[in-house]
Amino acid sequence: MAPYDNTNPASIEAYAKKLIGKTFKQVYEESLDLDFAIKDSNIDYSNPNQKGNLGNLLEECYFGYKANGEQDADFPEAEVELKATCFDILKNKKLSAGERLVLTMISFEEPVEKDFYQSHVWNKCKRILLIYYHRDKSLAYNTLYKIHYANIVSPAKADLPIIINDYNKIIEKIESGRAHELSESDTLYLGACTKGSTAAKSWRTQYYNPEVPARKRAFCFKRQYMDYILHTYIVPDKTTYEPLIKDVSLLHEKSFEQIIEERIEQYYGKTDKELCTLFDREYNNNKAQWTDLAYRMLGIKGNHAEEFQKANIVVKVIRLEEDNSMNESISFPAFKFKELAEQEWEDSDVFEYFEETRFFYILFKRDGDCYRVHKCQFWNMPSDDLNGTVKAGWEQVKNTIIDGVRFTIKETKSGVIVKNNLLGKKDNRIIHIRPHASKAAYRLNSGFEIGKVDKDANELPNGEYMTTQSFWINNSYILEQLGL
DNA sequence: GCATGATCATGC
DNA sequence: GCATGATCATGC
Repeated sequence: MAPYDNTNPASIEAYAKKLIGKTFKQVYEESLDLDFAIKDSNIDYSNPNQKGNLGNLLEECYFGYKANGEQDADFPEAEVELKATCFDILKNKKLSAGERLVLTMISFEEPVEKDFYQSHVWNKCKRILLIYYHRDKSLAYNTLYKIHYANIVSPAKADLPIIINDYNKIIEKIESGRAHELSESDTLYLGACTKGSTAAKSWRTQYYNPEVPARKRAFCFKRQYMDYILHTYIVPDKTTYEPLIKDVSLLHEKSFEQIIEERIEQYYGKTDKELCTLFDREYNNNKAQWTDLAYRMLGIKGNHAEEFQKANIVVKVIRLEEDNSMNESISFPAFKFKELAEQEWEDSDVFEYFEETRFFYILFKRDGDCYRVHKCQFWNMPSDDLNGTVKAGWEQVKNTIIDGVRFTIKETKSGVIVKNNLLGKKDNRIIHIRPHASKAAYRLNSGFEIGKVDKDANELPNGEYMTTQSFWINNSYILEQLGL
C-alpha cells in the first residue's frame, strides 16, 4: 500500500509535497525499491526523454496506481485529479505557465452532457492536484526536470459562472453540428484546444453532423488562465490583475461579454475630449490615449484587466474616419524568416495566435476634430477564414521565402526603396506582409547592402538579410468583420 | 486614393 | 535595448 490515504485530499496533497525538489529520474529510480509502485507498466520510464509521460510516471511510480485514460478522476473517492504541468522562467526571471492544462477529451461521437456539474470536465477540474515542474530547456533530458510545487487547487467561485458559460458555448456548437468550427478563442477560460496532429487519425465523426468530420479536441484551461493560477495560488507574487467585474452575482444574470459591452455602450456618442474631462485626464494626441480611455470606460486605471488576461483577450482600439473607413491595417509581432520556413501551419505562430486569441474591439469615429465612442465588439477569427484564406496566404509566404525572395531596388528622391514579392494586400483577403523594424536593412547576394542587418534585419534561408517583417490584418477585412 | 515600404513611440 | 503597437510618406 502506498503511504497515503487515497480517500482524503489532504493526505494526497501532503504525500505529493514530498515530491518537491526531486527530478522525475529520481522518482523513477526510487520507485524500483517500492513494493506498491507499478512494475508491469507498458511505458518504459527508464527512457530519459519521456514526452507526454511525466504525469504517468508520477501516477505509477510514485502514487502506485495504473495510469488510464478514463474520464473519472484519478483518485475517485477523494475526487482529486492529478495533473503534472510545467512552468518556464522568462528572461526577466518571472515564472510563466508553460502550457494549457488539458482536462479531458471532447467526445464528438455521442450526445453532449448539458449539465456542467454532471460532465467529465467538472469531474476533472473540481479538485486538481497540480504538480508543477520547471521546464528547463537547457537540460538534456525531460526526466531531469525538477518538481517545485504540489498543490490542490479548485476553480475560484468567481470564475465558475464564466467557465460554465464557456462549457455551454462549446457544447452548443457541437450540438448544432459545428464541432469542426470550434476554436480555442471562442471562449474565455475553458477552451476547446486541438489534440493530436492534423493527420486523418485525428479527425472524428460528429454525432450531430455525420457528414462533416471534426478535428479532435479536448477541454482545457487556457495557458493564460494557468498563468493566473500560478501567480495567485501557487507562487503568489506582485503580478497585477485588476478585476473588471467586482460583483460576481452580476454573472448570474448576464454573460461576461454582455456586461462588458454594456459598460462601453453607456459612453456611445461621447467625444474623446468629454471622456478626458470625465476621467480627469489630460487631452493630448498621444496615441495611447484612446486605449487608456477604453480601460477607463471599463472601470479600471491600468491596462491589466484580470478577466482579459486570464482569457487571453486583446483590446484593440480603432479610430474610424467619418465615412467609416479605417486608415491603417493592424500589425502583429515580427517573425524570423528561417523559423517560418521550417514551421508547419498547425504549429506556426500565426495559426496559434489566431486560434488562441480573442479580441475586444472598441471603435471611435471621427467627428470634426475629435472622435466619438461608436461601437464595441468581441471577436475571434472564424475557423473557416483561419484554416482557409489565412493558411493559404501563410503557405504562400513560406514558399516565397524558401524559393528566395526577389528584390527590386529603386532610387527615389527620398532615398533607396527595396521592393519585394512577399504577400501583398491584394494577394489575400485577410493578411499581408509589411516591414517591422526601426530602419530598413538589407544585405543581398548581389552585393547591395544598407542599414544595420544584425539589428533591423534577419536572415533568409539563402543567406541574404532582409528588413524584419510581420503579418498585418487587412483593414478591409477588419471592417468587414465588424459589419461596417 | 491606395498599397507598400519605412519609421516612430512607448513601456518594460 | 528590444518588443510591440501605431503611424507616416511616397510613388503608382
